[in-house]
Amino acid sequence: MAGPITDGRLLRGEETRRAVLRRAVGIASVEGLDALSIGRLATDLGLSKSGVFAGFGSKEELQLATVRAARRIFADAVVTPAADTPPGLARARALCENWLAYSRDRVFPGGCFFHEVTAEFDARPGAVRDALAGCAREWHATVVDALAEARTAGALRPDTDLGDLAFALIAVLETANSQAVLHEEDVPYQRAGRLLLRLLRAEATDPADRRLAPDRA
Amino acid sequence: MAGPITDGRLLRGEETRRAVLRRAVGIASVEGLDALSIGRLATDLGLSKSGVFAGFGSKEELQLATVRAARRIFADAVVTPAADTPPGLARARALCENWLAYSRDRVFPGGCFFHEVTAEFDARPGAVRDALAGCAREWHATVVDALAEARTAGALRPDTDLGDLAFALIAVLETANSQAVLHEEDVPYQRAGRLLLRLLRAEATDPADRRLAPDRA
DNA sequence: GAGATATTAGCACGATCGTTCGTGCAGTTT
DNA sequence: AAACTGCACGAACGATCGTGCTAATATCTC
Repeated sequence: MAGPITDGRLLRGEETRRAVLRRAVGIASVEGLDALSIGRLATDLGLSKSGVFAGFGSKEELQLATVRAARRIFADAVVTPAADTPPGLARARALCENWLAYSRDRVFPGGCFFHEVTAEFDARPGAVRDALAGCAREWHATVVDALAEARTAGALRPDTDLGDLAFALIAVLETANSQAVLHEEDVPYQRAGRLLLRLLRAEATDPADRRLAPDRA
Repeated sequence: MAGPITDGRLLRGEETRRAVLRRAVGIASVEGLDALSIGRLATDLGLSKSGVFAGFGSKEELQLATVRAARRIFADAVVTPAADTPPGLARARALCENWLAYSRDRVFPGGCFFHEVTAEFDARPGAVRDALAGCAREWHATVVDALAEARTAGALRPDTDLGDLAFALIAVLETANSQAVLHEEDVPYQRAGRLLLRLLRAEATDPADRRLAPDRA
């Protein structure tokens, strides 16, 4: 039955772990998972080094927990809100818009957490790389699923290559984040907004589809 | 006058610096510029730590020299060979094809050096970030210039937004590299090849332009 | 040849890294 | 109240980090 934990000791342990991870995702989004040092986290949070260490057991486990925490934050900011939008083309567009806002609003201080960290680990075998690859596949599948619903509903051309289209959309999003962070300017987000619509319109059965109209406040 | 250096002492110094940088760009493309440690480079190359250090004067100068070395390797692999192709649309396509080959052939063992390292430093102010931002602008301008020549020659529609088009092309290239390295598969490169042609064709005055034909051996 | 100059080696420094260990304290269970 | 559980602390470990010194070793100038 052990639903919610009531043991005060475990509760406090989880609370400090959450505090550590809140800080960890911020640091990692700016400087990477390697720059996550246990001593630094301890100092920043007013804890002891061994206290932080004990909560995770190893550096790699801390890194993996940080990835999981970031995954949840990403899902809450981008994927979950899109569920309010009806399935299909409109939801696909909502995913893209949410993603741009997620990057632009710096949900993570260094821009997209996964852009930073995946580039860091993509060529290094190990558990961290595997976890990040899983997140990437998951996000890719989320976009493909939304596009598939749109195609089934007849909003996208039947011969649309969903994998290619999702790839293109993600490419535009990721590059907007990268350039915006690097050059500290807003232009990349504007380019991305235009290009996303073009990509979707090019595959839409009705290019004037209301579900592709730019947001007008 | 002082054209080529003849002083044997300086020559030997530059030679070891080159050896260090050759190793450094490889390490950095896989693990990042932070993972570049002076002691590790010394051990790998059979040199003394202070010997390596003396060649650069500081860790940051080593990082900057590594970026400059990578920039030259990139230019030699991607930009310079494209000069053999006539200016305009064909050259723009050559730049993209060369870039894909540069990533696919692992000119740097970790894939695109700049993808790895820019993600690492894009949110950290400093000389390294500035140098990387310069490289990014340079590459972006190279693509825009090629597209501008194509438009001037009438191969692209007059109302083409060159900045947006260059952004889209670069987005496709960068994402192909990222996904191919992360998942260790070839599919992203195939997607990229198709998408690059689609993007260019959509803006071309003659979509059947010979200069946009896929390479057929 | 001698003397100047530039590269490399050897050694030591303070700092920080991840990790281990023993201890004390807060909360739970009996 | 006693016994037990789990978190956090402080101290210490070996290793490695970047960075200074000094001395030895090449190479050039004269």
